[in-house]
Amino acid sequence: MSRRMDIKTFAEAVGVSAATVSRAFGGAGRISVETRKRILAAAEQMGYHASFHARNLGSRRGGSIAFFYPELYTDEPDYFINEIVIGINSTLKHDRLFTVTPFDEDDERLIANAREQILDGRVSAAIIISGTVGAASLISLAQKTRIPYVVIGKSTLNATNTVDYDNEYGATLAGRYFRETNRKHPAYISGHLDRPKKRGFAAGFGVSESEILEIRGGAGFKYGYQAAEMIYHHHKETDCVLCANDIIAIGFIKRAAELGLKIPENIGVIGFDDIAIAKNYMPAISTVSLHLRDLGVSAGEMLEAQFAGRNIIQNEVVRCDLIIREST
Amino acid sequence: MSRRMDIKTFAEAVGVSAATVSRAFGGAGRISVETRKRILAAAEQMGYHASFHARNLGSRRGGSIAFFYPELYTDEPDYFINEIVIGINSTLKHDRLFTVTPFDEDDERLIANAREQILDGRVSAAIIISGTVGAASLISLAQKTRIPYVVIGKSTLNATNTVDYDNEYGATLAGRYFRETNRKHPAYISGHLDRPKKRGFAAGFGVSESEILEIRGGAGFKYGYQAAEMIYHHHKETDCVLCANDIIAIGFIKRAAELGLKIPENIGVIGFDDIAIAKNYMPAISTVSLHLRDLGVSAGEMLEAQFAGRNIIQNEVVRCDLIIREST
DNA sequence: TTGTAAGCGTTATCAT
DNA sequence: ATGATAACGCTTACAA
Repeated sequence: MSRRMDIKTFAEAVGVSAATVSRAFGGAGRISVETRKRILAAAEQMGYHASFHARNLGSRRGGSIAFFYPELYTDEPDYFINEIVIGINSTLKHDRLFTVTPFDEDDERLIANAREQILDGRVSAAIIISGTVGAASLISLAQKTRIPYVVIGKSTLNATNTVDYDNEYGATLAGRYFRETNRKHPAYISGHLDRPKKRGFAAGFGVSESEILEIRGGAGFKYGYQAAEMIYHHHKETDCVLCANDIIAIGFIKRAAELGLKIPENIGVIGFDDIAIAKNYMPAISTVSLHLRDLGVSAGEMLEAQFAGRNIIQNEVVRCDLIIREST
Repeated sequence: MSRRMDIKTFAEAVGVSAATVSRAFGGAGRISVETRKRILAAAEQMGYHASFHARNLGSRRGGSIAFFYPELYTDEPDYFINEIVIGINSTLKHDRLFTVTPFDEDDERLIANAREQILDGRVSAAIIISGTVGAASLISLAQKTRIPYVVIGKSTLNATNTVDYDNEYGATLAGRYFRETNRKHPAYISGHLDRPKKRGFAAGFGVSESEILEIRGGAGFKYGYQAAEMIYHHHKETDCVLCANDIIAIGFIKRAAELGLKIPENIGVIGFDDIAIAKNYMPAISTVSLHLRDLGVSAGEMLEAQFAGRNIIQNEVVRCDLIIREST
């Protein structure tokens, strides 16, 4: 196998022209059922495979679908993203190549690389997680180059084709629940980019934002640990906590338990996202479900709709629910 | 932006030939520092980007690095794979496109799609998780097409460039530990493709394989649940369990606790893989660490070595350790 | 229905 | 160091 067989020599071997071979593969051009069958069989038998790059270059389209997401955790799996990917994957037609590319806010090269993928024609459609500067840059690039795209989350760039989730409302549910179950001293452990959660939490609890104890965290178990220690040592009165995501909640619960705090008796905790582990944790974690997979599914469908020409300019908001389990 | 600018019109605008422009980008050809700088600046300013497909076609190389893995969980994140991906990603040079593609053993189309990616030249190097028929097919394809590749796991195809992990030894450690801590009635909850684990477990415990109660499971929390119920109802004497992966262990512990079994007092449980959640679970899960990230790192390095021409034909075995935490 | 020939946008070869 | 020009392997009018 010194060199790949090209269409010409293959066509010759079969006894047809290159054009006919091309037609046999592309569903388009008119060709007799019989010749097509003959060519396909011969290709199978002789091991002919059209070159991906040549095919794309010749047809001046093609290219894969990319999922761009901000790399928040550099050193840990991103469970949030994973759930969304599952949803997207289950929707997209499997004959399309699907790539997932992180863009790091702090790494110029990564974001440049993501942009380049669109600019050089390798990516012909995109799903983009919004909320960062990098994302904004990619969205406006997608608009400029006129490729089909859908944004997950809010977009300031008056993007069409948006699948959004309502963090603030979800947090309101959490706040309300804590108030109704007679908790008195709320705390909020923040992650990245989620001011709306705090706002909703305060509203639901019926207080102003400034009355909520906020502990700044970030993505990762360890921030939950730190928050638990902070509360144990300096904010004993705290009796309920909303965590910006389930991973933080797990870290919090774990450390709190080690310190002798009882969950949910002493402190009720609610997480965010409802990743797979949440309901399998001990205690099972109460959480605001963003229905991440549905989010992925919607995004995928919205993209397919654009491919199909039905370029309906719509924005969708996936509902979110409070799921009460054992940690509250 | 009706159409992308091509190299010819760009070259004209800058006042050089297309060939010179090409040289300015490719690090190769000899070109004066000055012209290169001028061209690069102009490209930046005019927004010229070479077409990915044309570039690859012209240079008769290119293509991305693919990570092929068997899709075991169709409906859940695969934590095992995620950890490996993190390792690979941290190693690979970021200017190479890295795609991750599942091939499903039960879905002809998915595996055909994976093969096609290699055959049509889109993928020019691969990292393949071994252990399934699909994997074997991909490995032999990689060999036939002579692309650089590395296999993670054991390969029957006398593959070179293998990064292996020693499941059997890890399980031996687990068996031995249970014996030394005076457990008497071992059970093994299997996942996929891991007969060696059972063998090692029996050896470590000092009994024959047939003396180990085996409960057939699979990937996913629910198999852990089912196993716990099975043991609770039909195998009361069981006092220690090795689970084929951490997810199963979590499911097992969760359900066992619900049934009133105390972990580790009544039953000691050891998981496999040491995924991120293992040490953050309550109780923290004792597990056989496969050092998944190191595995990914090694695989990435081995591939880079092949690119660099140092095609050292070597096989590596990443050590594995038993990590004792709270579930034993 | 099939063949001929002109692109597609690069890189590589060979001059200069 | 730079410019012409021929590949690269396919698709797609345009003819037949």
